[in-house]
Amino acid sequence: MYKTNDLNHRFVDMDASTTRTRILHVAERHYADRGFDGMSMRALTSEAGVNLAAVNYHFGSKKELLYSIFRERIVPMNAERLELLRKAAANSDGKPLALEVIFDAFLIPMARRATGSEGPDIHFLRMVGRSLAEEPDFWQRLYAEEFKGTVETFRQAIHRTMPELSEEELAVRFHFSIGAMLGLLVKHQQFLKEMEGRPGNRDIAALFQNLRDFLCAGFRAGLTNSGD
Amino acid sequence: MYKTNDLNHRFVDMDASTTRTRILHVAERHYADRGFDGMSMRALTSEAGVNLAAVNYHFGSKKELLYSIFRERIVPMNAERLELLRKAAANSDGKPLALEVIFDAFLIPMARRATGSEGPDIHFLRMVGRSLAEEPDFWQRLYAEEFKGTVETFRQAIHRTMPELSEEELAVRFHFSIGAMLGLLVKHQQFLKEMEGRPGNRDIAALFQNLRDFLCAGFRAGLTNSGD
DNA sequence: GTCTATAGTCCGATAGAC
DNA sequence: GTCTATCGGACTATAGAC
Repeated sequence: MYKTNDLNHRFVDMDASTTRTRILHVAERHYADRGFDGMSMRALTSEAGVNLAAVNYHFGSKKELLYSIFRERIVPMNAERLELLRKAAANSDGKPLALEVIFDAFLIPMARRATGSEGPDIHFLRMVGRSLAEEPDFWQRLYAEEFKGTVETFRQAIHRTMPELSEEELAVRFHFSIGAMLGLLVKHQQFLKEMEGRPGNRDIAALFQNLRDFLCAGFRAGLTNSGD
Repeated sequence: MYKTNDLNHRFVDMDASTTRTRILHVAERHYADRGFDGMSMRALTSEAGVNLAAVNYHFGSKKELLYSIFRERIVPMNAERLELLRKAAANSDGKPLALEVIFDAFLIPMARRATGSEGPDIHFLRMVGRSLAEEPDFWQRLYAEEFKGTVETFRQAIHRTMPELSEEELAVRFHFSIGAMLGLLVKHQQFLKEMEGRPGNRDIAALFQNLRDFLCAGFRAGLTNSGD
């Protein structure tokens, strides 16, 4: 068994002391800081305190290492999103959900992962943000595998809430929303630092609430008496 | 005279046949496609039909080449933005500008550069989008040099239009807007291709108008009777 | 100002001992 | 499963002829 990045290995060795997990955690930060071409397996393994050859032993290649990181982070986050949406729908008596509730279901699992300055999740959001600017081939395989279903479910939920919004308008506005989210993902640490100590200072949870309100208003642009 | 990337060389040799300009134009696309670490001076010079050593002769280094590209594109774009804002203010009898007018002044110079599938500007927008995810050191020097004044002028214009929005709220919403813009910058070609031939198909100018309306609505979130 | 040739460094991947 | 040692190739940058 040479390559071990198969499905059976998801979440089976999250003990932070294993070689495999040490690599995953350091790689996350290195990718967020430098991107795929900018990160070096030598620097990574050196900092993680593991041997250079361990990456190829455990993951097969640099690229497969990155795929593994994304899968192991994205799958539970999207599961959480769908579960929040499902619960909200279960409590709505079959009525369309308020736009705010839909966006909260999408944003809260993301915000939760950006809260607190410790923990391995802290670099994941910058990673996702960075990945959208990288080589389309690299990202699009991951997108097709892990994101498409979730995005489509949310798209349908919004459509039920705002049926007067054409399919194309909805797609465009969803696109803008993704951009605004990613801007926050990539820059949230830097942004919070800039606001630190200033009178209107706010934490990451407040920022995500601001984002939710901003996006909901954007979705309702040009429409009257709609969206709740 | 070894390094030639000084101010005197801005816009003096835009003749597409010179070695210096051929390098600039190809580098733009390569950076947009692969990022700083992913692009190679060998591949670039080979495709541009110039010698490998020409990059260091004309620009000094790979990094200085990138700085030159940004400066030579960003400076006229931001000048155009400020000019549009200035003209609008001159026609407003001293009254605050409508939010839509302010955003148009910011977005139209960008949209104009994304219109048409030919021309050297076509890759610039993807470049700007990509740069925000790159090494902060690299980007922040450029941001401080070339963007800060423009952003501050627009921030003040928005403040005059929406004085009830706190400084911090304005900063946060401006931040979200930048993210949404960049999302469109990075993905606009791919996005237009996806919508091609579908009933609600639209061109890049329409997309930027959609973006303007989306952002204006987002800025007005939670406020009543405001923003014009 | 353009070229060839190459210095010097770093890279991802792997063979093979243990 | 972890290690050393190294292969083969890519990179940026530059020296020096023309």
